Amino acid sequence: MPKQIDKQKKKDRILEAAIRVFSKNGLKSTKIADIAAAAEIGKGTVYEYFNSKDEIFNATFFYFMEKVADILNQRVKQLEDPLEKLMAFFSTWSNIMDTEYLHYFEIVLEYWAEGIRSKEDPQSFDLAQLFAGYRQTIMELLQECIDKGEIMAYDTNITASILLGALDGIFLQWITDPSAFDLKRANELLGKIFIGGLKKE
Amino acid sequence: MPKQIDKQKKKDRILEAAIRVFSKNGLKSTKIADIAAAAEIGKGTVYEYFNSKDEIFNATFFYFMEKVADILNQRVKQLEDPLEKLMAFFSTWSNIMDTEYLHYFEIVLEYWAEGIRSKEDPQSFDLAQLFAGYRQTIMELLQECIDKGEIMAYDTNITASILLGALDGIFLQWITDPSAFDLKRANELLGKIFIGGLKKE
Amino acid sequence: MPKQIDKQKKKDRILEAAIRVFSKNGLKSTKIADIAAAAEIGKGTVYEYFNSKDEIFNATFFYFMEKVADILNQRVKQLEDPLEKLMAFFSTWSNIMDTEYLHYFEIVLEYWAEGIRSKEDPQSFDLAQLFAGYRQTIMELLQECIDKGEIMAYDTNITASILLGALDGIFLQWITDPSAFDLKRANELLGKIFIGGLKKE
Amino acid sequence: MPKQIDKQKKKDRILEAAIRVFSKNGLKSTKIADIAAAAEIGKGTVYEYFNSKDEIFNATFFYFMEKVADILNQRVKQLEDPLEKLMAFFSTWSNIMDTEYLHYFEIVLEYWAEGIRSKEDPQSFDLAQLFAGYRQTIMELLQECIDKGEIMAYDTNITASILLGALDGIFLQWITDPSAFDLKRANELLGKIFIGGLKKE
DNA sequence: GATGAATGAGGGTTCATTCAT
DNA sequence: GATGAATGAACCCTCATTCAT
Repeated sequence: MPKQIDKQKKKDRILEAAIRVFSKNGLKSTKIADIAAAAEIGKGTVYEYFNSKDEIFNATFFYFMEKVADILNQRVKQLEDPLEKLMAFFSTWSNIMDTEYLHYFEIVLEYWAEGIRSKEDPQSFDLAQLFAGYRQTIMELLQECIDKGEIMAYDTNITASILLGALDGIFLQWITDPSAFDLKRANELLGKIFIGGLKKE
Repeated sequence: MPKQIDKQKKKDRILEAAIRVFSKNGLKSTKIADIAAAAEIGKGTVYEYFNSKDEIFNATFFYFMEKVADILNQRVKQLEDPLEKLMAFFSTWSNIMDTEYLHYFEIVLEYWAEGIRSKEDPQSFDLAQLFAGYRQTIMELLQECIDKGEIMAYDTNITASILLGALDGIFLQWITDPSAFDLKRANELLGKIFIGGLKKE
Repeated sequence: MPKQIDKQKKKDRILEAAIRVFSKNGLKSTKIADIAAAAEIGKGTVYEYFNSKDEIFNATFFYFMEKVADILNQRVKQLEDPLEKLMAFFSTWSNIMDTEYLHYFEIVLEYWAEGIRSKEDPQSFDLAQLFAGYRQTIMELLQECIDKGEIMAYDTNITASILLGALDGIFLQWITDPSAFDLKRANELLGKIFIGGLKKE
Repeated sequence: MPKQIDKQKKKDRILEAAIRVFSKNGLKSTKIADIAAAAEIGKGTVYEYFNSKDEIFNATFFYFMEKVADILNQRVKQLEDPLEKLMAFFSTWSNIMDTEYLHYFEIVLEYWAEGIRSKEDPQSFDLAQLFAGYRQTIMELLQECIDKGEIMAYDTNITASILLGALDGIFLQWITDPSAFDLKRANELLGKIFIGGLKKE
């Protein structure tokens, strides 16, 4: 009777340790030994659960994005009105920042940079598809609003791109210097101005 | 001082080569040998002009940003009306994409990622300050518009953050998949909706 | 002592699995995990029966050589005439190739190489002694033939060395490319030419 | 003006060091650091001349075989009579053993073992082709002897295989225990018996 | 006894940096 | 000043071996 281990749980534990270390030191400077130490396991054990450093890096991305998607879905599903949903999408974004995950976001740029470089690599996460998914969600909400006659009928794909881009861009800017402006207020104002600009007069 | 000028020229040549190689392969995968080869000089010669790989990376950032700032200033200075200037700021951004520098932008994220990580490192470029500079420019334009009574008097710092963030975010999103949407149209619509939302009714 | 017998059976099972895997992948590339998998037991169980990978490798050698010796002895013992015995020694060698053991022979070189390197290591198999044994057997047969006046009285040690060497060498050459020549015919012709050369005119 | 280096000479120097170390410790136990130390250069320098440990191992094989072929050709070319050439082929083999290269032969088995395993690997040396070349040379000599009516017209391919196999096999046997028999005398007797067996009565 | 999860020493390889020419 | 050969620190990954269950 060998030791019984919840492989998935341990994998997640390693991933959480990896996210922590990647956030702090970046992809390049992070050593497998660091991740192992953070997960309080031996260096070799990491390789029982992952095949390479790159695989770990990619896995942290998915692990992290899933957490974010869960939070977003949970909030948005509770609402009925598409415009409210849209607004919730904005506000939840900044709410996530208040959680324990805040400092994990410091690796997002690294994902992004890596993702752009390895567009063709099927092994790596597909940033294009990730954005496309978010755009799709936003587009559908926009279309509902348009159908209800609540906002102007601009090209929903472009409009969604702008909204998503703004959310990301503001956040990234804020991360470089959290004291520069208040993120929550920025996102609220973004909603106000943007929805204001979209609304029919 | 002709020697001095020659030195600077060669330094720039190395930087341009470095930007090219960094854009293509990323910071981690770029070897000093690659930069030397791209600059058509010997590997050792690189070290006559720079002290380390990191120093080169930082230098490319400043070199690149200066080019961008030059183009932006040139366009904006030609205009008088603050609202027009604001719009020009938007459109020029996408115009830069049409230049030869387009594919250089693929390292911007690498700068960003590196910059976030090394906030305290005085050696590296100060992203926070860079954004602060842009925000300042935009804030001043916004204030002028407000003073003229053309737009609503929202907090100019927050508003500038949103504008700058949107520009960056839309661009970064577009870079992951240029076929997803038309960047120029997105920036134009951003201006339309945003300025529309800012304008007094 | 039924336990004892079971232990031996399991040990043999591991050895047969090990021979199979060593033959296929070589000493270096063979992992303990591979042997365990081939023997359909757990990795740790291997260590219940052997102390180290090297011990397994050495044991396979003896296990294998015993099988070969059994076959050789069985054949040779049935005959009376020393010259016939000598010929049988030749032909049996190639007959073994027709058995299931054929592809196991691909590790013989590995044994050989390892054996040469670890001449002094008392732990490892003693190739010198193995050859000496075979030489002794052949020498005795040769001496009988000489005594009977059937062949010339050359130095029996040297002659035995030549015969044994020829058998091995032809086989090894054949193993590198079984399509190069017919092993059975080569061994038959070896007997014909060699015995022909030994016979008194 | 950079350092001027005879790359080929240095490559050969590394190869000679590698042969020395491989001979002593075998493929597996030899560390790149050992080769570097034996060549009196830094570990990294080895990689300026070779891409991997395997490449070095393969290269030593070719380097070594070329040396052997040179010596063989030199001797055989001086003679006219095919039967004498054949005999020279035998004796030269053992003469090579008297040279400084003797102990290098201890890796030959390793080559052999590796070569059998990697039959399909186009990167590695083709043992089958090596043997085929030697067989071809011997076959031609045999055919000349047959044409001259000096020996019996046995299948020359098989006969050549036997001769080559015998040479190799005797040598390998001897290497495991040089005190077991006198290699030179064995080879001479091989010639005597074998040619005796081939000769027409 | 059987197992396989955990381990860490060990070694191949990379590449920024140095320095003799 | 320019060069590129030389270097070795650093790090990823492998896998024989251990040991708790």
